[in-house]
Amino acid sequence: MFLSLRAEVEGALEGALSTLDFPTDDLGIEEPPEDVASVLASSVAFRLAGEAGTPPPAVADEIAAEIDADELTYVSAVRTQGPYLNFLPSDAYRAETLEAATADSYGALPDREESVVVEHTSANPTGPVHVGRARNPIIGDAVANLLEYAGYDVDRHYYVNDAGRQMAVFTWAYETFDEDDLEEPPERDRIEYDLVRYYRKGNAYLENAPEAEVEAAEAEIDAIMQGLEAGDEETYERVSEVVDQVLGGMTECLERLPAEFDEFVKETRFMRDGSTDDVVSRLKDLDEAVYEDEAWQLDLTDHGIEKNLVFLRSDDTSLYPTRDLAHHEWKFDNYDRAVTVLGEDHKLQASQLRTALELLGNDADQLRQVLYSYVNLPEGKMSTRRGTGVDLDDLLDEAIDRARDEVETRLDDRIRDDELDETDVERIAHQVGIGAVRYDIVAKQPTKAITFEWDRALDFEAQSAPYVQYVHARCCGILEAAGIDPDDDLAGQGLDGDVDVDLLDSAAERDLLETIGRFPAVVDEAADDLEPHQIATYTREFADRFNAFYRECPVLGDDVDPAVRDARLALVAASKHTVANALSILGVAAPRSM
RNA sequence: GGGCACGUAGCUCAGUCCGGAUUAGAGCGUCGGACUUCUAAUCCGACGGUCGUGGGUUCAAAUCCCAUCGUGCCCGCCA
Repeated sequence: MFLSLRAEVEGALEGALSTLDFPTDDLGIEEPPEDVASVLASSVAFRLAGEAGTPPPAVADEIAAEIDADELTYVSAVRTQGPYLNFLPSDAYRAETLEAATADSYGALPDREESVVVEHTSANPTGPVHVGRARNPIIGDAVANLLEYAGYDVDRHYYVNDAGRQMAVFTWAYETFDEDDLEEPPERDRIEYDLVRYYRKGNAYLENAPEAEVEAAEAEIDAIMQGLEAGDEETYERVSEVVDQVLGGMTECLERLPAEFDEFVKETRFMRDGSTDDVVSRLKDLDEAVYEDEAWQLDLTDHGIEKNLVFLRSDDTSLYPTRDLAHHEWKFDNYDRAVTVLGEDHKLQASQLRTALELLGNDADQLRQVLYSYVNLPEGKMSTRRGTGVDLDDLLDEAIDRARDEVETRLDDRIRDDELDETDVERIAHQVGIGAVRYDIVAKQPTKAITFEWDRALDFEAQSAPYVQYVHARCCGILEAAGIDPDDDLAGQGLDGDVDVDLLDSAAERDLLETIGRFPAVVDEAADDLEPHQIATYTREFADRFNAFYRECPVLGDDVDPAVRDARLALVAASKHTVANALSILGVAAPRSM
């Protein structure tokens, strides 16, 4: 409804301006501050004042007089306040908002018939997922959810780097060393914790072993690289044995978030199907191609990139960026748009990829790259190879443990008599613990650096998931008390918004309804910007509004008029859908009770 | 050294892309209040800010431009 209202306001304003012979290129439409009764406003009078030769407030009056609110559906009146034009919502706007929000899919935008592939995480299958990388699946999953809500047909991909030197080293180490050679037992009983020890052992060996032995090892590693490049089936099988096992373990870890994928796309796929070779030969034909130091490179200085992009080594093997070009052309063939979530340390590579794609004749506008900065420890970077860092599994375990403690202490000193059993406590501990971790990460602008600290990451107060989750639980509590099953379709249980919105006339009710009304527009804009943190900001504002309503407007009290009760119940249903769907975009669970 | 990002209350952050409502918003922390009433993981109040710094553009700058300082990331025939 908000989107329709905005369209209507734009139309009316544009009409009035052209009647008055004012330019219509900038309508100055904005959202007014909280204490103003309108839903939309315009500051256009400021800019027109010079041209009109009258002060801004007079121009505003002139424009307002030109708009006939009776002809508008969603606007009841246009009022000026100094230089500002305020558009007040009509009952029709409020009624339609309420009705729309009683659908459990509220906030989901119409199908755009456009496909988009969201690639995220894509961590090298070298070992356990650590917290330094955890921002990627959390942001990536939220971006994918957001685009789905915004009406795109979304596929989620994990690009598996199974052809790089790292995997050749890993494969060699896995085949060379035995359990006896390894010093530490696995930190956790899962396959990637077991196998990463070979990877670490191999890297340590390459750093410390006598020169002759290192050379012999390097020869074996090179042989693996060459085998992959040649598409040799046996080599591929050997590497796959390591890759598939480690990736399997990492996938289990990511499922805890939960972050799930439609497809794991292996790098070797683009070597085996010949598309990397094809890319190489097309790159060689470019004007930017140079052959320097026995390697083929792209000189991108004319495109604002100082560093050459090497796409073929002197030993004729391809590099990660070369294969990634083939990978992206494959994405462009299969999807309308592509979004990649990657760490800011890949920024240079990202711009090289984009430029090279253009040079190869692709439309790089199809690709958008979301960059986030890494999560570091107070003492420095996390590294799988060196074994420094906090494992995501440990963070999630700790989060759940702390949440469980929290539930139990609250259980002791709470006044209401709940019937929370063991299963509920465990469910809440998971929802709150994991929700808090996700929310903490997804609510911040990705470009901001984060230093990981346990207490900060696991703070359940602050502006955190539980605060918003609690609102959802409160909605469910009211619905349940009214004899409605919150887990079932609410509209089907009589809450279809067919009530008298006039009865929702307190400031708290109007504010809440208007906030609910903005949700689809927030989804729309956040999706355009690929910024899920906008949804998190919205959930907080929504929760504030709901709590004000909760405080001031009893729904089920004995002295509440039945018609008011019905209207407020519909508002609660609308609130429930809004907060549940917003949380679902963020990938945070919406607890029925807590 | 060069490129890019970030710098808003003691702390963690919205707002910056797209400049506007004479008092720049939250939360945490501190202090003081509210549970016989639909869940107090909530709410209300107080205290707290030269929006890194200096210039500029504009009727209007946290927001745009220039400079400068601080922090992070990148500058591999690694990924």
